[in-house]
Amino acid sequence: MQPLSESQEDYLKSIFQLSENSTRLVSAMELADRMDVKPASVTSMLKKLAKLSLIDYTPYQGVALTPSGKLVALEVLRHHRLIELFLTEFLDFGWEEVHEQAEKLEHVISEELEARMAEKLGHPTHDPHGDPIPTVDLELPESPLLANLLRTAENHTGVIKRVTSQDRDFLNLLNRLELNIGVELRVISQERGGVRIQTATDQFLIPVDMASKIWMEAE
Amino acid sequence: MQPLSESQEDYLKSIFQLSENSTRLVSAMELADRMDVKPASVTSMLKKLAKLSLIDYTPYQGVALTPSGKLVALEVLRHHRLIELFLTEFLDFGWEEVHEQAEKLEHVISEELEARMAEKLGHPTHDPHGDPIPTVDLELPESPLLANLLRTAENHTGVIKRVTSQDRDFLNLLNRLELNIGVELRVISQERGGVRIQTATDQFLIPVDMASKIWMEAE
DNA sequence: ATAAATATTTAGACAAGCCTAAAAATATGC
DNA sequence: GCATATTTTTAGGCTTGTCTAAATATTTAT
Ligand SMILES: [Mn+2]
Ligand SMILES: [Mn+2]
Ligand SMILES: [Mn+2]
Ligand SMILES: [Mn+2]
Repeated sequence: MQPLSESQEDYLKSIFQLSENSTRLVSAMELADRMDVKPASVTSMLKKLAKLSLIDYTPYQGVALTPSGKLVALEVLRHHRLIELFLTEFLDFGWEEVHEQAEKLEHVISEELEARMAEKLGHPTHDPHGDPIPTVDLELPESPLLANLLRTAENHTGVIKRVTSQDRDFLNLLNRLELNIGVELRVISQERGGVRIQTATDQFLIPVDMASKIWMEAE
Repeated sequence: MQPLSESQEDYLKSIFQLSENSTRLVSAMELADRMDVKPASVTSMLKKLAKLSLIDYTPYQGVALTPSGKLVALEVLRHHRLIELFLTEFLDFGWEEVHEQAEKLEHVISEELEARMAEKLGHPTHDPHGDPIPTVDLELPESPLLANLLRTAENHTGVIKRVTSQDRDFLNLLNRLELNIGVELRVISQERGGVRIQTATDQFLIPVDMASKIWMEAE
């Protein structure tokens, strides 16, 4: 199997992530949005990836990864998340800074460098955002079931386990609020405007669209 | 100034390195050889770089970097050498392994990552091969004058300061002979076939083409 | 069920960076 | 100094990944 281009790797990764929590096909529009290209460009790339047997592509219907396409996606994702964690652990970057850098590095690190980073990090299972890091055999590690902050019961106390956003501004905002992975909080009330929480030091009303990105260990 | 492509950066770096120890122009053939492309491809890239004022290009004569072209070359070289050193110092790679990886990483690290690596490494001046690392202001650091092993006087004792080759097999051979940067040796005799040397544990005759890559502090 | 809106594909174009083959310029050897 | 060899450039082509505009398919709403 010949090496794939960075662009091809990114398409496969996006397809994986867009279909990760469902069985449905991924549409051309979704991909165009996520990859920031025009739909016509998506169509032409999908044809190429289908010819390489990396995706199953039904025109006008959508696309799904084949097993080998999924392996490529998981490999890139492993690179991405190991790099993010390495940058935070060993080079003092914040979780809000690492995504962009990892987006480029993920395509150019050797398997040997991947292995050395994994080793130095102690073969970690989750990245700085709580995203699971695929294992060396390209399986997603078991993660405890998580519940969205929006669906966390009133009066329940729990710990932030994952934040599903790479937006710098949003993550920076969480930094200022001291709402990071591992932080304990109690849900005071679920309200129409969001979730009112109690942290060690403060009370906030987290707006719905912010809360929807925050995940707690399920009760 | 728009961002340059990886290929453009590599051309500028090669031009810099081919003219580093002389004032002469760099020829298209030299570049084609070093970049592993055909001469026709070089010509077309030289036209582009000239239009960007990164090189002075005289058709049929050769090429030289402009001041801004030189800055780009030094920036890439700084990335390359910091990465090589980082990989050896923090990820246990050997000096024979790092060039290839750095060749790709040099184009995708951010200025922030460059700065963090430099800091963790203590703002180093030389890479694992003894090559000088351009400073953050893109000047080559002062290096003590070096003398090639072929021109080191008989009976002189000195320390290996630089090895000007990135060839894996050659560097591996030096590993086995325990001829690394910092190793002390004494020149027993300069012979037609090479240089006979005495290390802490052994005597060797280093063949001419090997010796020509090894540099000692000048007497 | 049909019209309108939306999504997708096709067609044709373009920039980058490479190639081969041929033409032109330069360098070398006698 | 001239013929030959070498180097360099030009001309034309190819692939990758993108774009716009137009055609077509699908979905949605009445
Ligand atoms: Mn990427
Ligand atoms: Mn992440
Ligand atoms: Mn390079
Ligand atoms: Mn080096």
